Amino acid sequence: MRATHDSAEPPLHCQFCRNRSDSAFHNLGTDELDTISRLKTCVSFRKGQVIMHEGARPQGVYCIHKGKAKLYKMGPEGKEQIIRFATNGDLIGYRSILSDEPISASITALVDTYACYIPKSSFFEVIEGNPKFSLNVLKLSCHELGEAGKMIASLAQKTVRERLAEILLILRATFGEDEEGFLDIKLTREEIANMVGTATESAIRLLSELKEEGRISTQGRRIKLEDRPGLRKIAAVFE
Amino acid sequence: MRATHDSAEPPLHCQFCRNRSDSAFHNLGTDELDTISRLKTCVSFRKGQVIMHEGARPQGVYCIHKGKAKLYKMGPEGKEQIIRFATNGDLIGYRSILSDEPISASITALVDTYACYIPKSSFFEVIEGNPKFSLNVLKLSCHELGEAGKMIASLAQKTVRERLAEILLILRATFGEDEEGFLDIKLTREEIANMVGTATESAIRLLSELKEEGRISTQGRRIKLEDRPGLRKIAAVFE
DNA sequence: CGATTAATTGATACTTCTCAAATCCTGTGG
DNA sequence: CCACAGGATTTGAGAAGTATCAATTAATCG
Repeated sequence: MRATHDSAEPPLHCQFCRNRSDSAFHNLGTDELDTISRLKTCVSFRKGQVIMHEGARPQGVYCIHKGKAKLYKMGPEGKEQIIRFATNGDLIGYRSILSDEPISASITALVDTYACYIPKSSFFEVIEGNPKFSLNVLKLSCHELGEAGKMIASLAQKTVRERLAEILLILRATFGEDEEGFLDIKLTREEIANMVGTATESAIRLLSELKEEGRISTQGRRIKLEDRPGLRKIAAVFE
Repeated sequence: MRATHDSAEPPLHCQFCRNRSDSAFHNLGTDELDTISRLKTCVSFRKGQVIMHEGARPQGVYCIHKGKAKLYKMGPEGKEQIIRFATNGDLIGYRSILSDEPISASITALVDTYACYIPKSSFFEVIEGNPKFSLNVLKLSCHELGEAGKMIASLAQKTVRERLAEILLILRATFGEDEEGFLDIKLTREEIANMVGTATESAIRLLSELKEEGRISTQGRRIKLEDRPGLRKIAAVFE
């Protein structure tokens, strides 16, 4: 079956991947990219499909070529807590493999997603044989550790309203906007609530509040940030 | 000035450090340890002294030889959010250096603390020249990333009571118990609240509740876990 | 286009925070 | 070593913020 959008599928060789410059592979040499290109395989996931399952032992990592996914942990009554999102160029599954622990968060595709799969053994081979790549991944995980710290402080100290504003800004930074200025990601109200860490109804009420204040506008699941400075002010209680 | 407790001060050579086996330096060769030993210097911090300051650019990392410290972010009205603790053998400051970002959390000594300081340049030298060490640090940061994820889910989904029980168990896992069975760490109620992410009064109230239920007992700032299975049951709503 | 799921709103209950006041304890200096 | 000042702990009362439950309307997807 032929893909509808050619650009959705990754090239055979990583060297020609358009995500390379913002990925962990950005400063590798041709020979190193050769190795990875030979080892990787391409996979695709339908919207809603689970890419990795919390508690499992992954056999490799994915580098997202084109798509969007959520990483989340399951709570007591099946309530998801979204930890972060991943999109083009992002590496997922590496945490579990490197720390040799079960997967700490399930990953589900939010839209049809194309990715490159690098088997565990190959990933280690490249990590161990290539200090530069290893350092890239190290930087990446240290950066994410910082983001996680911010999220911890937010959850502990900010109100739901403040966190909601923050999340909206994070969504924009992560996924950008479409031609019409809407956030380029469609989430259900429940998913927004699961990222903010609140009840769906609370998220809805506060979204309505922000709408009334003219800081955002919505059109079904599409959200447009109308007053980013205002949102930033609400969100940036500290930091 | 001569130290009161000789064992508090690290040895001149890392090879003889008693923390080595549980640190990121655990599987390094003699020559590699030589390098680090030559580059490191010993420092000490009094109880309450700030080791690193949020927002600053660290010039090196510390490996704690003997002591206890808290890592925390400052909230709006000066409320601290404790992200994690560090003790013997733990590496601190590495996240900021590796991700090339300002320090994300201040670090303050909870007791008199002795540490080895490794300047940034030396740290990079060892990281870059030694894949094994690099991988150790990578594993470390991936492990901490997993812990941070757990904390995010806890903060978002558990009640204060559940989180308090969880924190008590974490404190025990991190610092252990003294001869009398008390947690081997003395924190103010405020610090406990700052870890749980709640108001000091709430933490106090819930500690009293746990006391009445016979799950813990206290003696000033000393806390003894009397019923760990019970605490685990309260804490482990999910996971 | 119809069935199902999601979003919205209202009412109410519960959790947690804040403020205040009364001990208690800790660390310090004499 | 002891007394004391000042901070820490504790408890109560009331306010605020969120969650839950229920019912209605809107949107989405086959």
